[in-house]
Amino acid sequence: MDTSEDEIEEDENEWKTSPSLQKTLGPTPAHRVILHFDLDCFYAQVEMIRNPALREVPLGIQQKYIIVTCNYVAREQGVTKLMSVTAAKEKCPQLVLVKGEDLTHYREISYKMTELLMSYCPLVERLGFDENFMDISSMVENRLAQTPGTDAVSFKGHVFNHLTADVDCGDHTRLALGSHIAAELREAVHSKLGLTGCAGIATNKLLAKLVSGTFKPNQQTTLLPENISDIMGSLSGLRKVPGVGHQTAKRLQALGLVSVKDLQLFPLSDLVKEFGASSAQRLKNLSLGVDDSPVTPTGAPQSLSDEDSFKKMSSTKEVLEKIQELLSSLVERMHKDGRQPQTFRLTIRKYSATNKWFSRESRQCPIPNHIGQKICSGCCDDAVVQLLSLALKLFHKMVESSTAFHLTLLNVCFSNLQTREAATSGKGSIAHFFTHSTSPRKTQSISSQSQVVHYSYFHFFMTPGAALHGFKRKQSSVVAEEGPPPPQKVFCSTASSDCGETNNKTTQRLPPNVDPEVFRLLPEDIQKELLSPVYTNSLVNTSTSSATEAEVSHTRENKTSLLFTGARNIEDIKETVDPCNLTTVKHQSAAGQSLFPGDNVMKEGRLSFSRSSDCKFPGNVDPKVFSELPPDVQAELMAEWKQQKPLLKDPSSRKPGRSLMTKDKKAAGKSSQTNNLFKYFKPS
DNA sequence: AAGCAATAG
DNA sequence: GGTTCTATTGCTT
Repeated sequence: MDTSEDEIEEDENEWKTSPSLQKTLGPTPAHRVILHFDLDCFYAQVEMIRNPALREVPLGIQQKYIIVTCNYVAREQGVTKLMSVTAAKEKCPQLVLVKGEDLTHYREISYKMTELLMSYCPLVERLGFDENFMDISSMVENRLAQTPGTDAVSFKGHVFNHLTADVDCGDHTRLALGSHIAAELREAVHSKLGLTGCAGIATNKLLAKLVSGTFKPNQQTTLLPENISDIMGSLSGLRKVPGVGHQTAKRLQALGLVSVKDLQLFPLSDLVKEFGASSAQRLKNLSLGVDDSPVTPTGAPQSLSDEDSFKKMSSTKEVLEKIQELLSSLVERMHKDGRQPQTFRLTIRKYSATNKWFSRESRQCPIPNHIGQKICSGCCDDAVVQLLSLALKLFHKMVESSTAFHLTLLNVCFSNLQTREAATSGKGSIAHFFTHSTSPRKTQSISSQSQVVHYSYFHFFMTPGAALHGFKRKQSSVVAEEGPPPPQKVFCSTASSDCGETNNKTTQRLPPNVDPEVFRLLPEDIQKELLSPVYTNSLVNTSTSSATEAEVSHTRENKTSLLFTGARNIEDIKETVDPCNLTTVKHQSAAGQSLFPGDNVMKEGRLSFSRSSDCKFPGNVDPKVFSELPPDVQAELMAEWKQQKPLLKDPSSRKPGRSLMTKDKKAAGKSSQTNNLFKYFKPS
């Protein structure tokens, strides 16, 4: 293994400790150094860690009837990715199979990997579960500034096409330093997570990705600028260019283009006719090894989904049971994440003779707040039941259940994930937030260093320490954290008979939002739960007041007042306190109002926090500028960052004269998100 | 905002 | 090119 003996720990936080630099760089050419990490047969590695005995044997990871990946022992015997199980068994009768449909462990370890990389440098972008890009330009600059002489720095690992023991024509110091960093990071990943993988070091993402695969497994390769055309030319076809998928390849082929060289030489103007200006230029650039796209920190996922495929499903009952199964695990995942999903999507795949297999169809809808809150607060079974009802409606938009149907896949998805400001111990910290007001979303490489940088301040309700140590943050708060079991549960189990219900007629007992069709098909225990008074009284449009409801509200009063002492404002209360009963929440809001007549101050404090939603980081931020910030600020920014989605900035929205309050309200609906990435790590 | 296509691992 | 189980981005309406 070609890793360095250096202890990377010594360089830990290197990206934070910026020397005096950069401002002096002026219009220097882009000195980006980009790493691409690619773990070796990731799923198989995870299974071999869980069961070391598997290292010795040919191992395949099976999903349905497909081997999705396999270890190198199996590869030596001819097993390949995406081979059918039968074919794989023929090739390799001793092949050991592990089921891999449940991605939970892979996902967790995948995020640990990303998190580990982020602890060295914040600019980490995930690509699938097993690959990460890093922009290590800042780290390299730091080392450069600390490097004594102008002596040539040697490379760690391979150098692509470095056939000649070349003279140093050109300055490769940065890439050489990059190769050292890559070696150290690979060693860190190996020692801390037990994972091996490849790294590619180059001047952009495209090249880093391409070069990382040139020596496998568990090796690294650096690409020098003078070898760019070599590596592009070495690709066996256009399809090998990242960004050129099947469809694009077909369209290119229709133009007579099959090799990378063909595309390099093809007139841009002709390409524009087929693809439009922007795609054409992008494709052309890719063929030349040009890629200005920034490493955009990925952060926490923007959607969570669960799906299952099968040979045939043709009854509504089966469909509902499957959806329920999928929802159960999805809701649980969502609950652990802590954010509240705002939209729900159901997708199906219909079998049809004409369109033999593919084609997915989906329908989505907003998630009513009370359901979202149940997810967050842990009333997961309740949430599942109500989501099931939503799902059935969506299903009927796609399938006429009166006529025959044949489904081969179901998928449920939560998106538009919103954080709630967890007023954890009331310790808000302030993140210094800055954006380039002038920067569109162009390149970060050539970007003129003279751009004006605006700094603004945001309240940030997160304890950086907790986040940085990988603790799972409970966004839903005080009640969930230190209270007794969720009230809904309590009531479900205790108040199973009547609590002074007025509408207890057996035919009328179903809660308003539960579709009778759904109900009929539900498991018995769920049905029973649904029939408990809490449900029949508390679901959505309850205009009727009931004893149960009053009781619920009442028992919550004490907690409510406790909460007020720690909560920042009414909105927080609404969100953190009781999730299970809408009317209860209303009570509390009202109470809050009276308790905090002067909560405008509070609101303003929170306002600035929510404003973070229109600050995007990655594209706009010069890593060098970033590296000059104080470490603690950087840490908070990173955390915030991870949650941000690029929003186009409306310059007028920055006008000082504008009401912060209205903005807050807008932004609050949007995506003021706090860090969740760390949730994917088990508390250590 | 909804739905889909394309791309990716 | 699809098979699996995800996830993201961008186009179109």
